[in-house]
Amino acid sequence: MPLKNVTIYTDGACSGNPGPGGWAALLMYGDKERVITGYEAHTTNNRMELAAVVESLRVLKEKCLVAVHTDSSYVANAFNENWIEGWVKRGWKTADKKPVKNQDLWEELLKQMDRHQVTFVKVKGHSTDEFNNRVDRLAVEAIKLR
Amino acid sequence: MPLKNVTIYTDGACSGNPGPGGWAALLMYGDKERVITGYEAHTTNNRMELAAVVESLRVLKEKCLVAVHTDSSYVANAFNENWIEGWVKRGWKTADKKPVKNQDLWEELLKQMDRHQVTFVKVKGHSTDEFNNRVDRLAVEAIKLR
RNA sequence: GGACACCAACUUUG
DNA sequence: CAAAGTTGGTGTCC
Repeated sequence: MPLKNVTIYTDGACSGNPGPGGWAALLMYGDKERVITGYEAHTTNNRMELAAVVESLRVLKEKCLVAVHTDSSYVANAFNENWIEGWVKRGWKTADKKPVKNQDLWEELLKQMDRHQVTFVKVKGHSTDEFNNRVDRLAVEAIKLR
Repeated sequence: MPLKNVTIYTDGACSGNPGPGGWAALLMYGDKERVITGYEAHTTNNRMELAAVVESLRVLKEKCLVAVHTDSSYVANAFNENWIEGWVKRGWKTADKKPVKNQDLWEELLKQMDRHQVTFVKVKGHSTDEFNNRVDRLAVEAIKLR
């Protein structure tokens, strides 16, 4: 039996950066849609972008074939440009030997990616992408609701 | 003999942005008032805000002590937040290294400010400020007259 | 030096 | 309701 094919759009927002932040993920499988969101009182834009991906993968109960769509090159390049390989090889140090930020989230993300077969798709922000615009609004909402 | 103390209110309008634009300036010296206005067929809101200031200073024949009132933080911050110092230092590049827009008008403004002693006062737009409301109406009129 | 986000502020409009 | 004209900053990496 083939893996379920899941499409995910994620986005993070952060009012002030750093400041109160929110994230949102839209999960699509067949004609089913599911939305999850989250909030944090003091965080950064990049942590929220990351958290959206981590939490969306954590939600999937069985192993899936996942296409994660994000407008964050911070997140997408980590895998598509293989940044993360270098980080792990150097013991979570950047190219200029400084500690990689948000290591906790990156490690949790790696754990989730072990459970699934994940591809990252970089999309342009604030553009004509309907789904990206939706999660963008949802992420901003997630802050305002508090 | 002390410098003449001139109070100036400026405003710009732009129908469409970009689009046809107008600007107006109200110059006050003692109990004398003078109004100048201008029109451009294709311009931006910020160019009109800038042009209003440039032209109002150009009108003054002798060196004056001038208080320019504008509702544009684009204009006011350039001097009150010292943006312009950074631009000149960086060779007319913005903080993220992109070319400063409207360099022609900024340079002409600097030239005029050399001739006078100018202070910028930021006022709130579309508010209770009688003089700001007047130049606002005059700037919009300057477009409609064409 | 490059890239992508996340914001902050003020206007100008539609 | 949404978008353009403009600037300043931080979060992160190569």
